Amino acid sequence: MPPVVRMAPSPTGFLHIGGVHTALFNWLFARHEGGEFRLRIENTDTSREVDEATQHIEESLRWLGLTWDGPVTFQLDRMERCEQEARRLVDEGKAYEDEGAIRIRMPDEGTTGWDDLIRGRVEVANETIEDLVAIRADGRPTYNFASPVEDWLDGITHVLRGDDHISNTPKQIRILEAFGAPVPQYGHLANILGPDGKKLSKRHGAVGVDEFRAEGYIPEAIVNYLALLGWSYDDKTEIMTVPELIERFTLERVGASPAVFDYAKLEHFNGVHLRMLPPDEYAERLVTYLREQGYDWNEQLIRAAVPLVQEKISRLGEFPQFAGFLFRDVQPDPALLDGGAPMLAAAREELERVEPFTADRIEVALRAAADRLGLKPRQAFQPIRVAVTGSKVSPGLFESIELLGRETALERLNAAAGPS
RNA sequence: GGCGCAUUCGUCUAGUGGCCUAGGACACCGCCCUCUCACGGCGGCGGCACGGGUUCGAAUCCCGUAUGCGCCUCCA
Repeated sequence: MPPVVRMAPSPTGFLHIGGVHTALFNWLFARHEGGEFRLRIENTDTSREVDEATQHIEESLRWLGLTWDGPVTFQLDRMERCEQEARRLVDEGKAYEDEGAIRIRMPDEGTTGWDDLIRGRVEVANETIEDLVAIRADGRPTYNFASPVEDWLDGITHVLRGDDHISNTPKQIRILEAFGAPVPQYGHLANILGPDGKKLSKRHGAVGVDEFRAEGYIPEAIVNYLALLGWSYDDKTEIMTVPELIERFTLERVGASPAVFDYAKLEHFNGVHLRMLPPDEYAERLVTYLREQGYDWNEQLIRAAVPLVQEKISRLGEFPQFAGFLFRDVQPDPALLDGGAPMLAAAREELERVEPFTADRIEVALRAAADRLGLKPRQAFQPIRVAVTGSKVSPGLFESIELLGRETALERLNAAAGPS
């Protein structure tokens, strides 16, 4: 029987990277097993802007490629059903009214346990579990009641969630048993921590999917990196495509200890996946990204710049800084041009007559000029780079000059040499 | 405080009693490549939390201690 799993976020706002991690493990499991991955919004707290947040969450999941099966369901829509079920338990003597609320009776002796998919056997003494409120005095179900009711209604077979839910599990198992409903298998994933060992949060830096997107991370890299937090394929393989992850993901290889989120490693993965993209696909992503970020730069030029940057940057967000000189004027720091005047003059002469104006011809011409001046390439090209790109760091010089065009390149060389 | 979970290089991890003089990756350092940056290549630094057992043999099994985290809400 194919498994049915779910992601059940509460619509408080943006999608947290920790939530993505949990969602991803559910999704990979479902896809690997040929099962279903459901999206359920736990919106019992009606006071917040549920609609907007829900759309936001859906949008983030879609962007990441974590597609869900069937319609999105809402806890709110099941309030009545929850109350009905609670009443039924009252009638059966398994629950009772208490100051307007309904409480479920929990056994006082013995233990409640389950074989955790990730941690093995977990047992909890029943005396430590108190009768829990199922329906609040105002009629709304509590999370610990609504959640198992919905798991039951949705036919959830495997519950993979954060380990902060471990102490909820015995309660939920008892509720399901009271209904006579099937009890799903539970697996508790370790949380993702910040560098200080505390649960990853805002103060550690970016945590929202939006933020990673805005910085120019791509879904493939985020998914690949996150998959490796608490799961591994073997002792060597790290870089994997989504299809490979789906094929290889198994619960047996999921670990139980918490992992610290390492931004540096994510960035490395992002660079690798960016370099793996076919150039035209890279161009699509880059153009889309720059549009999202509000740049109105010429699309043809952006596409033409792809070969110059794909090997060089590890986040799309580096593009404006790295290749912005192609789209806007530059203001070189005069100090960086110091001593470069002879080479600048020589470069100007060469670039005036190079034909055709292509990177390889430009390179030949400039190297010859450097040679005549007795300059090493390193010394010769740096002032030109600064004059033309405005920076000490840039894409390949000759390719950059070609893209810039003869006219602009000469203007910049003139401007750099001019005043002095 | 009670209950629960966790514990291999700075970080992510491989490892399920001998294959481990503990492997890989990121980060860091050095060298090479090189028009800068990056990529790539080579090398280096660096770890089984501690203490008891069990065993011919333990990173691997058991017990204890320590540390960290989580829950103990009519929050989710």
